[in-house]
Amino acid sequence: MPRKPAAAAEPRPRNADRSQQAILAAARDEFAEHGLGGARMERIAERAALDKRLIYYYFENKDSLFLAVLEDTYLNIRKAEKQLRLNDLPPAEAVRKLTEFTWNYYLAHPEFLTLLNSANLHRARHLEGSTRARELNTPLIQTLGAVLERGREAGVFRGGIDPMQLYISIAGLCYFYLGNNHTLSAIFGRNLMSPKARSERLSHICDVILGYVLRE
Amino acid sequence: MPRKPAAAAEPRPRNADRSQQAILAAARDEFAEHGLGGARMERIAERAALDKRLIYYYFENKDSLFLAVLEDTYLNIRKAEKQLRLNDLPPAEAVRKLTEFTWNYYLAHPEFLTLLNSANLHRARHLEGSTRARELNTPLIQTLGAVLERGREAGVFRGGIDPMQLYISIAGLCYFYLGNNHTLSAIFGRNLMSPKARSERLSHICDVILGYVLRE
DNA sequence: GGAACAATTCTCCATCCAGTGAATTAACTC
DNA sequence: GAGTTAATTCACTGGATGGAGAATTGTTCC
Repeated sequence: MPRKPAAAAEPRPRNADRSQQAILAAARDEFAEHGLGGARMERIAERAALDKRLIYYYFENKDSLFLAVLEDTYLNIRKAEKQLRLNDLPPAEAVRKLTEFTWNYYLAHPEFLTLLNSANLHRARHLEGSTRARELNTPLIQTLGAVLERGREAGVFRGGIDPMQLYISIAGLCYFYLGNNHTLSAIFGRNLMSPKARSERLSHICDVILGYVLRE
Repeated sequence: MPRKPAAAAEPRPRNADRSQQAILAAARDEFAEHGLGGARMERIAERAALDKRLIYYYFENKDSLFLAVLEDTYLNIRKAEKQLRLNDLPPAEAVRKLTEFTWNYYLAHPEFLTLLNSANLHRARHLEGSTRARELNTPLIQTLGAVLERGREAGVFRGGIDPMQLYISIAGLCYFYLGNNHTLSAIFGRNLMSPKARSERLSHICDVILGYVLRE
């Protein structure tokens, strides 16, 4: 005779934090897969294995939930970037490391790319009120700026490089290839995601970026 | 007394071609503005000033309509690219011209960027059946390949450059900045679309690309 | 001027979907 | 262990939304 009352639906213990995190993760996946317009609140509930009503209990509505997902997404990538400790590396190695990190991060987190797209489709209106997004991102540019300055002083980097421009270029070179790989593969009739193709692309990107920053 | 029978709703003459084009243009705008999931068939009809039923008459359903829009979009950009006549220019000028063209085209046709995003969100499934998309795009890579070859022979370009990689890099450097400008502006707290910012970006991109292809 | 066909409009629907009111139950407090 | 609060579930709705049947009207061809 089982001591547990009934074989049916053992209720999980209540846990607000756990539920909120589950919703956030489920929403991230759903938004990444279908975009803001194509995402369905009901599917998010299913993914989280929670009642739909809970989403509205913790997050006001679809838009607020989307903003929460965006902020969480930025938080994660910047947290990872911080661990690179670029300031402890020689300048050229720091730039290469940031480039490789960006590539690998996008590769491991394709949801980052589609979420960024969705946010921009809606003209980043979700981020307008969020000072948090800006605060999260300035440290990165400052760190990169310091790296460039060190490189210039050491005579290995050219001068006058805007760290923001450089970062946007690094991100763009990775992002376009990885984020549009389906279209590009179809258009050019090549599989761009094979291991060989990916490693060729990464080395091309490093050539372009380092070729630019290094003094000739 | 007006000779025209009634002041009300003078019906436009029937014209299948005109209607199809109107639908296509309206759909392009709607998809670009709201994505595939967020687009509304009724709004497309309104934009085209035609009855919604006509959309289903000429295009089977939402997905087919989206494919038609995509193909039309590629057709347009490749048509414009052809007019560059890159083969008639010295190699370095040709690369610069292609870069500037790409930048200006994205700037003038923001819908191109969001449509590309939408297509990729759906893993380019709309393009899978379309051999047309591939046919449209190979000539460009061939032309660029010829330019690179000419440059190498003349001793001004480095060797071993994959024209597809280069094209993806040119497009990526433009695309990321322009397509994500809302997010980037919010994140970095700068207006990236001011005339000054835009011209700085273009010249940065040209520096990066030409710095890469030119032999040192 | 009328048949035949193509283009257009009108009307409708079954389903989906974001969001809500209210009841219920677990956890915590004293 | 009663009472309070917070977490969860259930049942529901009003308005949209993709799509289609069938009628209507303009155009073309003889």
